[in-house]
Amino acid sequence: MHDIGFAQHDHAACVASALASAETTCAAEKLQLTPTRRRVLEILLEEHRAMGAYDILAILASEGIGSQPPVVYRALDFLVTNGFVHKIEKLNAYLACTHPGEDHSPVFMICRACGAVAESSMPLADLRRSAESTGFLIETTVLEIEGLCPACREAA
Amino acid sequence: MHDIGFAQHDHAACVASALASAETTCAAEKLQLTPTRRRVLEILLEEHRAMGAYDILAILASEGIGSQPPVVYRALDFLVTNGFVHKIEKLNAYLACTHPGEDHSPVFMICRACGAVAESSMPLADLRRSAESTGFLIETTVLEIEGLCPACREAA
DNA sequence: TTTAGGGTTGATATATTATAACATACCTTC
DNA sequence: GAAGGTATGTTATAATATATCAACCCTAAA
Repeated sequence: MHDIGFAQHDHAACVASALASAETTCAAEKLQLTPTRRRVLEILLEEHRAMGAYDILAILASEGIGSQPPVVYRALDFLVTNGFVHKIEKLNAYLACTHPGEDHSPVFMICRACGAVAESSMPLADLRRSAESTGFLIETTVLEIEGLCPACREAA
Repeated sequence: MHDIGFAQHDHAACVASALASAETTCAAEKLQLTPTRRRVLEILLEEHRAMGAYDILAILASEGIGSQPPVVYRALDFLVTNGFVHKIEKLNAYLACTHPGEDHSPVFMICRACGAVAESSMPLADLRRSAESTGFLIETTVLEIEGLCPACREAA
C-alpha cells in the first residue's frame, strides 16, 4: 500500500490494471504500445508521482533502453496524446492518468511542500458554457492548483 | 485600438491606467517598482500578449537596460509575486494581468493557432469547496484552456 | 558617524527542459 | 519488391531558468 492522491490504495493492482487497460485501448484503436512506450507508462504508474522527463530517461538509460532525450520525449508525446499520461505544466513533469479512457478535464492538486500531485476532475460544462459564449472553442484545459496536502498541513 | 482578448479596446488608456495602478499599489504596499521592473511591466502591457522571458530580455537589451537572463527573471518574479503579471505555464510565457488588485483566480484562454491569450476569471468557490473537502489547502490555481479563438475559427 | 542589515543589481556560469534534423529500420500493402 | 507510413537511433542544439557571489544603496540602530 502506498500513500497516493492523499489517500491509500492497493498500488500493485492499480499498476497492473492501468497497464492492462492501456493495452486494451491501444489494441482497440490500433495504437502501437511499443516496449519503450509501455515501459515509460509502467515507470510512471509504479512511481505514482509526477516525474521529470530526465528522471524517466535516467531509468531507461539504466535499463539500456535508451539514453538520449528524444527517446523519452517521443514516448511521453505518445502517452500524453493518447490520454495515458498528463503533463503538469507547472512542474514540467509527467504523471500517469488515474482514470484513462474517461473523457475528463484533469484537475491537479499539487502540494507545494512535498510535491505530491493528486488528479481530480471537474465538470467542464460550466466552463465550456462561459468560454464559448465568447466564441472561443475549448480544445484542452489544464487547471493547476497549488497548495498544501493534508499531510503537509499537519506537519506545518 | 487593438484586437485584444478577442475584443476591441482603447489600448493606450489601458496601458497608462494599468501602470498608474501598479505604481499606486506599490507605493501603498512599500514595494519597489524599480525602473527595470516598471519597464518589464510596461513592455508586457504594451505588447498585450503572452511573451517569453527571452523576448522581453531582447527588448531590455536593445534599450541597454540589461542583457543577462537574471535581469528579466528577477523582474518577472517580482511582478508575478505581486500579481501584476501572470505566467502561462503551458506556454512558458508571461502576460500582464488585466485586472490587478482584484483577488482572482486567473483563467487563460490560449489560442492554439495564433497564440493569443485572453484572461478571464471564474468563481473559485466551487473549486475550493470540492478540493478542501479532501483536506487540500488551495494556495494558487491556474486553469489553462487551449483552443481556437473566434478569429481563428473563422479562418479555419 | 559608523556599522549592520535588507533589498536590489551586476556578472559569470551552469542547470534544466525540450526539439531539430537526418539517417536507419521495420512493417504493411499494393 | 517498391512505396509509404510509423517508429527508432543519433548527434547536435535550442529554449527556458537558476545558482552563486560580489557590489551597491538605502535605512536605521548603535
